[in-house]
Amino acid sequence: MARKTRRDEQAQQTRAHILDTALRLFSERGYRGTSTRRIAREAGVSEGLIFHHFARKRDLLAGIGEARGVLAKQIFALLDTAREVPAQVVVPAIGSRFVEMVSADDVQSRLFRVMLAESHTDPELRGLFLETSGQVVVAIARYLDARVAAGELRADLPTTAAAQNLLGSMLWYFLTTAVEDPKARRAAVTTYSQQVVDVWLHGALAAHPAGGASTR
Amino acid sequence: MARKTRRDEQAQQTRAHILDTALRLFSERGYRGTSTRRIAREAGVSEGLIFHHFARKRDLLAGIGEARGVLAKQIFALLDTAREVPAQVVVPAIGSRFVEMVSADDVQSRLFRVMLAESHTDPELRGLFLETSGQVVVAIARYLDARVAAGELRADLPTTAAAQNLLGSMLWYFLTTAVEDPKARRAAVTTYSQQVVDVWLHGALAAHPAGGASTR
DNA sequence: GTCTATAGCTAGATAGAC
DNA sequence: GTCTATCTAGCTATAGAC
Repeated sequence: MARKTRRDEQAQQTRAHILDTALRLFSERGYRGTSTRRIAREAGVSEGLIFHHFARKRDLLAGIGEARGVLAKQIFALLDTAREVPAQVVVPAIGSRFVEMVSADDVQSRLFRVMLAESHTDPELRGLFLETSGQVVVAIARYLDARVAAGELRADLPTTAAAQNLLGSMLWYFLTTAVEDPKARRAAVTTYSQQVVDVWLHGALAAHPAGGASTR
Repeated sequence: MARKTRRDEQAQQTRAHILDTALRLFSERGYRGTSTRRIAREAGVSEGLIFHHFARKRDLLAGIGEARGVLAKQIFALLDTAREVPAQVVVPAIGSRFVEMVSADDVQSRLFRVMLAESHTDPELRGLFLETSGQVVVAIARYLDARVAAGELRADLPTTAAAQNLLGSMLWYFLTTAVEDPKARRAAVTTYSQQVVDVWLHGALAAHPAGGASTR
């Protein structure tokens, strides 16, 4: 087994390279719109090699599934270390973290794109998508619960809906913003994120004649 | 020309029926995942007839695009007649209207699904999607401006971001909720919509020691 | 582990009879 | 206007040499 190491390493690299290429093409042209022929050409390998590593085209998607949850894990990490930090600080951070990740030209953002696009027609991917997004919602809601308990957020805040509201806003931005140069994007993202969080934190109503905006 | 009428009518019906079938299949299996062969079979016509009415498969998408904007128009209508009505009434109505439309098993919801799924890989559809959603955002933001002027909403509300926040929340619900029986859905939709709007209107913060939640 | 060659099939699209 | 029959190209997947 010791003697196989070098060749195995090379093979592993090739396998990963095929997977990267496939993910990139899937995110650009969709799963069905990407032929194994094209993946082979752009990865610089033969088509036969792809089917050596992945018995069926579908397995290229499964390889993608393995990498999922990285997005979710980053948010989990952010929230776990921040349970004592005010929402006024953490919530904007979630916003920028999400948009950064999702607007970058990297594996995570491509993964997210593919899952969003293909989960409409692929039950398995849809399951992964729902599971992951559900976990993120729960994680954020639990953090909000902690901030309610700490007295920062109002006691009758519907925390799950509040979390969904935040994520939906970020999703909207992701879907309706073109992928342009990262520098110009950063400014726009920051403004948007701040404004959304502003609405989220303070609400839209003018000061009530009787009672604060937080009492219904 | 008078004598052709009956035959033309029939042809027009057939054409529409093909288009309906195509839209349904596209929404279920995606554009690339739907063969013209299958459309023909499910529509009960021959494949040749499809290509008689639509020279290329792509034209089926174009025909679908003609029907777009119905969703947007409903929101426009709702907003135009409601400029004097408080946001506390109109905003929940937008929410339920949107989710109703989008969760129904009809042309509009299927159209929305297809545009959402295919706009990732189809530049033309993406253009239509961005244009329509942009118009909806503007319409809502203009309504919010009117409510700010009326003194109901706070003067420093970032109205565009506030509109995007609302739509994003609805989109999130649409994406992460399965298409089940309409009756059970109605209750869930109502709750969700109310809670999201509650956060949107009143914000998340507890009452400030100094000043209401609406003054920053 | 990687390539070349190719099988077997299904896709979108066309031709011509009725 | 509609159908049947068919073309050609492209797809996924396999076989066998190296």
